[in-house]
Amino acid sequence: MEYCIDLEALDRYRRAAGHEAHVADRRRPGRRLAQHGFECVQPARPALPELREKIFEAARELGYSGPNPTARSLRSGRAGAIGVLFTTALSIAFTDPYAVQFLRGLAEVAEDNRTSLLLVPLRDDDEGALEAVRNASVDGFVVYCVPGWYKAMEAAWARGIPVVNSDHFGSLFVGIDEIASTRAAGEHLMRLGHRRIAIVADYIAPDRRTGEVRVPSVEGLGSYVSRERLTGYRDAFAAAGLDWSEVITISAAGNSREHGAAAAAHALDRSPRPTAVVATTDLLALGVLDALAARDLRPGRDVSVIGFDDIPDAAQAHMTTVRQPALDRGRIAGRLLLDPPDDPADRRVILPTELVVRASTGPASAGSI
Amino acid sequence: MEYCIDLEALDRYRRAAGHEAHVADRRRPGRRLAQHGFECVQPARPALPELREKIFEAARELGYSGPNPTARSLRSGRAGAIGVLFTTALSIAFTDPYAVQFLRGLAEVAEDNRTSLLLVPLRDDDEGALEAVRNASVDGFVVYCVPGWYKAMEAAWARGIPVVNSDHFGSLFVGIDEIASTRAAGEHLMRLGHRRIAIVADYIAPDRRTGEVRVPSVEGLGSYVSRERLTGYRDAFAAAGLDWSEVITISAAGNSREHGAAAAAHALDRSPRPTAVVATTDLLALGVLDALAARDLRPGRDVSVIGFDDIPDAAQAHMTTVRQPALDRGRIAGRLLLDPPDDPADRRVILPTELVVRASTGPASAGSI
DNA sequence: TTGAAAGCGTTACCAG
DNA sequence: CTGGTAACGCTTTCAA
Repeated sequence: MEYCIDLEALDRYRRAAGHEAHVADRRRPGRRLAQHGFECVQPARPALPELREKIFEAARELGYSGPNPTARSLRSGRAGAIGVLFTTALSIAFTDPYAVQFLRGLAEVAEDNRTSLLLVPLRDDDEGALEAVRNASVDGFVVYCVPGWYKAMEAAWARGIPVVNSDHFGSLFVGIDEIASTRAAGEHLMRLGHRRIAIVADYIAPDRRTGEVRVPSVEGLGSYVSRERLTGYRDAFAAAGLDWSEVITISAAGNSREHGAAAAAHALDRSPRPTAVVATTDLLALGVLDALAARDLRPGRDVSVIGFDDIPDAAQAHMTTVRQPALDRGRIAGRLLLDPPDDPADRRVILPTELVVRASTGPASAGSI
Repeated sequence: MEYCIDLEALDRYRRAAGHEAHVADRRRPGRRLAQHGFECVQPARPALPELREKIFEAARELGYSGPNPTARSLRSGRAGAIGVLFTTALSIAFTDPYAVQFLRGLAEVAEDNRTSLLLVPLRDDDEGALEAVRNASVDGFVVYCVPGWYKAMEAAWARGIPVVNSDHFGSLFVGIDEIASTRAAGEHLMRLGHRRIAIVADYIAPDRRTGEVRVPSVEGLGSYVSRERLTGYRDAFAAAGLDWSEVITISAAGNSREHGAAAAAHALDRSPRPTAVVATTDLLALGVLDALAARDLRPGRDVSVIGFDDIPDAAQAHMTTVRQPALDRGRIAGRLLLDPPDDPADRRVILPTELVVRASTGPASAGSI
């Protein structure tokens, strides 16, 4: 069992204790002096191993447990933590491999900068969440998929500390060209001749229900991710002469495989059945594949499916999707937060994406009804 | 867009600003006074809506962004955060459904007590990790599967704040009777007539490698979980006359499905093949099932498999396992930490477990070589 | 090189 | 009931 002594901190303490011993007489006479009284300790400089041990022992016995992190933070103005804001329940947030990758990149950069991550779940956008945001001892926030209308976002801005977003709110931003990404996916569908198309997305119904929902104005959607990704598809379809009103939009109650499958049912059980069902995330799209399997429909032949993210399971399921660099997104979010660039142009980072075509998409004519 | 004003905080600020206006003359003449100067603000008590708005406006314009959480923490002695110590990389930690459930329970209790979670990953047990532990502004630590020999654990104890463990270090403890749990599983195997048995566990080889390893003294293992669970199996086997030296122990490089499969290979490719392969976690055991599938071996007929935890995938795989209440474990860890009981007896909570027998275990004679 | 003191921004306490 | 002051424990600066 090897003890590790922070001599520097002990030295600081020795000086502080000495100081207090001196000022104690006019503040709380005697108390501190009796409690600590570090005068007997030798200067730490010659640092023989036995002396280290001795100092360590003394410090422990006197009840000193190292420099107080809170006081250090207050004085130095550095909290040493990044707040991570997210809406979904913890169990769901960490079910999404994309989210985990993002967090991993963020944690990596945080660790390199001697910074921890403070989880701030915004289950409901209520007073408790606002309080959590206001009370978080952090140097900044990284916002992970929180719609801009949340009052908690307002509270985060009000803190006057850096906030890194993945949507267009705020001055620090790391993301991708969502519209161009899904436009490429939409063009892929158009080239394959699809015309009856359903889109599964979350946060497009105000009440988070599962089911078909009319989205007359894509621009009006409050969720940045759903809005942009639907816009890309809409533009690609429009360029090929397919009007948005002909596209079936289905709300998923949340970003999970199960919700994706439930939402897909509303598309697949229609007649005529859509020849393609696309989703705004891979997790939802994997649910669509589950729904296909439950109906003995073949992906890419009977129904084409496209996801978004390119999580490992997507490759395993031979699913066509848009690949985005999740790890890098997390890393860059961390760097932007810890060291915000002066040039406004550098404060918004757009990362490249790539359409990965696999077996889940095929010509519309193949197995359609 | 509705603003939410924390009148109480603003009132505190008004008083603080007023205070500073008074003391400014002897500290930094004029500066603070000019910067804030809150004298014009009416008392907040009559609180007409317009007045709220006015105060809010004034505060924003003066650059006041709400009470400083760090200062509040220093003064109140409450950090408002629980540190979560874990060894594995973030991506792996959140791959384990058991870990996620545990965290969810913890987060639930934390949220109810207006407390956040600070993630403190201990990737290596190096100086950086020690620094992270020492610098964490937290009211206590919850230790999630960190072996007791870690220097970071030493640093956590030295902090002098509550530390909740799932092993026997420390005064606050929430866990299960690990030995009795696996003893029940071992007795189940004995009843089924198994005699050639392999055990897959992590943290049983000092170098974290995958492969067979001799464990002459189970008591000497540093990892609490592996030590206890192996002890339970050993005792059950011994009671049935099966000596520990005849049992094959295989080290897995980490707690993941892939590592479990890799470790299982070292058991399944032996001749004679073991009739049962048990693992210390469900994740490892699922890997064992993967390894069986890769060799066209039938679980419960050719080879019996037992896991531990009873995560959802275990039920789906019809796997025999020991069920433990992950969510409750997290909840109780949170409660113990935030409100440590005075009675030492109440500071150690043992939760019940249950052997869940499914199709992955069967008589040894059935399909053995 | 060593030591004293100011102040970070809050809350709690104690006079008036 | 209001308002002024001390103190939380550290770091930094300034003086000896």
